[in-house]
Amino acid sequence: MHKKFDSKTIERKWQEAWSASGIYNTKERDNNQEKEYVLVEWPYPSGNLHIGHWHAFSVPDIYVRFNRMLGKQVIFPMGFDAFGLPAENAAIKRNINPREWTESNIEHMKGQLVSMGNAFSWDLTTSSTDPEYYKWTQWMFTQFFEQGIAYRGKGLVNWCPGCNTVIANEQVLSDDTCERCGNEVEKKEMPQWMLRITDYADRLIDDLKGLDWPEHIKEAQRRWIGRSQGAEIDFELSTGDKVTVFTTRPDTLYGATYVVLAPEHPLLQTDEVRGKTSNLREVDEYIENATKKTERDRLDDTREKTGVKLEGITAKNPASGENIPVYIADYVLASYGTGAIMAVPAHDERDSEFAKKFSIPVKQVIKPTFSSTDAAKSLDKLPYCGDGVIAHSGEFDGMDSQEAKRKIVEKVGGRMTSTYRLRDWSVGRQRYWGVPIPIVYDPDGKAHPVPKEHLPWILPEDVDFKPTGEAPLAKSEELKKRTEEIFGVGWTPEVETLDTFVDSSWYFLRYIDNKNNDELSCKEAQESWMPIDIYFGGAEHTTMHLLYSRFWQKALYDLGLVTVDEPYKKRINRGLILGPDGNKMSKSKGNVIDPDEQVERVGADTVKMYLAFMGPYGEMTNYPWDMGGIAGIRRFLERVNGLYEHVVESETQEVTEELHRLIKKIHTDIPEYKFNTAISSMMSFVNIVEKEGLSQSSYETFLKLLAPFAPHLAEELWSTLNKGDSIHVEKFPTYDESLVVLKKMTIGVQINGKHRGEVTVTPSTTEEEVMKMVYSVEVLRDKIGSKKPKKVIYKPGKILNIIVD
RNA sequence: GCGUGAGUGGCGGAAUUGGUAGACGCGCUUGGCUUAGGACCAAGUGGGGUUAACCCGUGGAGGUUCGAGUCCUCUCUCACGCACCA
Repeated sequence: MHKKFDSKTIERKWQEAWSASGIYNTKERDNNQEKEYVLVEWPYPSGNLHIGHWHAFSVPDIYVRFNRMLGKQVIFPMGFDAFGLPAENAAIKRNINPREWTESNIEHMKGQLVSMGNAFSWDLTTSSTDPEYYKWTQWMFTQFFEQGIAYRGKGLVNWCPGCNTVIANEQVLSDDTCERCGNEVEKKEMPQWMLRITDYADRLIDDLKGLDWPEHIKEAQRRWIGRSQGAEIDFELSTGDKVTVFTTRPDTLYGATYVVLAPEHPLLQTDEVRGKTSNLREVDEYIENATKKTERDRLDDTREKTGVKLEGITAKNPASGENIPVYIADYVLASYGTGAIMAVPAHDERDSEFAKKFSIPVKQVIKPTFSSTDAAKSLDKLPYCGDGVIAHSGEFDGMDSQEAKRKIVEKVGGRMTSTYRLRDWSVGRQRYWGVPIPIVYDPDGKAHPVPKEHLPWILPEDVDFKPTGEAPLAKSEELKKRTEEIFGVGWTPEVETLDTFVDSSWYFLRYIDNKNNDELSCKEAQESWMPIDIYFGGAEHTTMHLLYSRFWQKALYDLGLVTVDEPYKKRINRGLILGPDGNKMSKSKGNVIDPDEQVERVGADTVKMYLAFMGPYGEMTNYPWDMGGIAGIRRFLERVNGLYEHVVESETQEVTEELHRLIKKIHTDIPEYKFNTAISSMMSFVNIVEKEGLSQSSYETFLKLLAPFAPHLAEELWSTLNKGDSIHVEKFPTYDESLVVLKKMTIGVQINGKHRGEVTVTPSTTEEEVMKMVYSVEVLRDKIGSKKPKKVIYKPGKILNIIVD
């Protein structure tokens, strides 16, 4: 009977040893070695690690350890995204300071992270709440302010009544609820600190091309940014005013039979327009109703189109010269394009629907070009929204619609332009536990950045941070006093804090130079480590963190502060771990798996390998936790623990070859994040050698293969061999291709494409020899019959297919 | 509606990229064993079938091919993202 696999004892023992020797700390960058920057999303210190953190951190650790053993310099930093609402809410509940709550959580979670046994680069850690960290968050904000990238904007903002703060567009879900708390978001008119992410819209789309990201993430970002290429065209109103519309189809301009303004359009508030409008009351009523409606109601697509005509006012179609009616309707959005459209009912679904309801003339100006097959049946079916040939459009008749776009815009003096769905990023928060916006106002109310020598602009402590809707920092006497002392009497501080997505937009730059007092991250460090080679994370960040941080990096790049303009070369999104019942884990469902309990029961190596074994990492599938499944992994490790009992004097050639095939398999699987198949190959190998026996050197090789997957057990077994150093600084085994190639294989024999038997061959067996073997098998011979086969297909090592009549 | 991805045993998933479908693990069945455990060992486990032959089988229907889970066409279902964006 072999030694017991006491995971608890050996895991604690080796975690202490690794920490004491600092083997995972970062070495000076050596340019002779390939570098690899592996990033996982830094956790929010909520108090306890959950199983999702294990999935997020311990599975990538396999990748990290493997690449280190290959001889690459790999950094794998970990830190804390520690500002944010939960701390504030917890602190309110317990009547303590969010700082205390956060710090004690970090302390506890660091311990839990150590219990994973991951090869984290702990010397590169940081936390967003560390003043030495947020000093730089603030400094960058002041730089952006001076460049006009950060600005004080006005307008409609998303107000979350649950969080008592403004939130950004990206943080509002498609059902109009808050990403954080689920409350329905309201629209509010309020001045807001904004970041000009829209200036980067084109680059954020175009640079996706060069990124090795899953297509669905890139596509989601493209659609979120929502670039439409088209033109702005001016329409003159009978009042003499000018309305600029945006259209992607200027080729249909001759078919524009009316103009629509959004209810919020500023022209509707001008004296000229109001004076000439004969049904002003009706119009005002409509505007009032529309602005009262929630966004959700307005966008409900089952709703019928509504609108009202501006009686007494017409617009002149700049192409045809016709006078056409002007409507206001809420199917036109004030926030998109110019807030006004030219309506072409013949070639647009929505305009068609509206025109039908209000009996507006429809004028077809595009004739579809048909292939012979789909015939004339839909020739006159309108609206037709595709491209085609221009008609009823004066000199443009007969022209292809693509060509006509440019020409028509030119004729009417319009401008080719793009418009975007993306809005500027609203970053001011009326909450306490965040980075104070480093802005002060002079007695005239003008904003000034806090100069570098006063950074970090410390978050005051004398604050009652219970949410009232007013920014808590407004209540800080200390902050007021500080501002007046430094800047003069009458100066006042900004009292909002920054969105925590700002903190996480640059943490990867700080990791690599986390002790620098003079710069956010020096160029040498960046040249050594950036860009991030692989970023593992969750699906929820696609149009938030992943978009914001790309923007932030580009803005820094333009200021000459960073060396690359895209932070993440490759991105892998993992799936979700569900409860044993197949539902999302939640306290109310009582299906939460506590990782600490699992580690206590079966050990960290087992939990890690189980998570890696569930399926390919990077498929966004959700996996239910399976108690039996994790027991299977534990069983496997028990057998590995006793594997030395199967060491024999000399192993068979087959075992040697199997080992080399296993080595090759792991070399190909890990770089593709297919940890599941790498593990199953190790299991198959153990199944074989438990029967056949393996040599001492193969045993040692196997332990090295195991090391990235089960670091504690591998280290423990290695230590019994008295080799001196840690197994984790060993070189990863390499394979001999000549041993990998199968010397003998069983191939299928098909007759007329149907499987009829097998023969065992070598790669060099000739067709003649194979046929001889087939004929020597009675059943096969009978099946083929006496006639000569019509045709024989033989792919050496793969298949034999005999075609007979 | 638009976009992206995916459909393989009771379950998680494999499949040398066009060549014996179901590796590995879970679960289950039978037998053994006893440190009675979320244990271990052995054999079996896609469905049908007279248990032999054979037939059927990768959401469905066609097609290409000596050969299709894999390629093509149509179609259905599910997940995620966007959604009156002009």
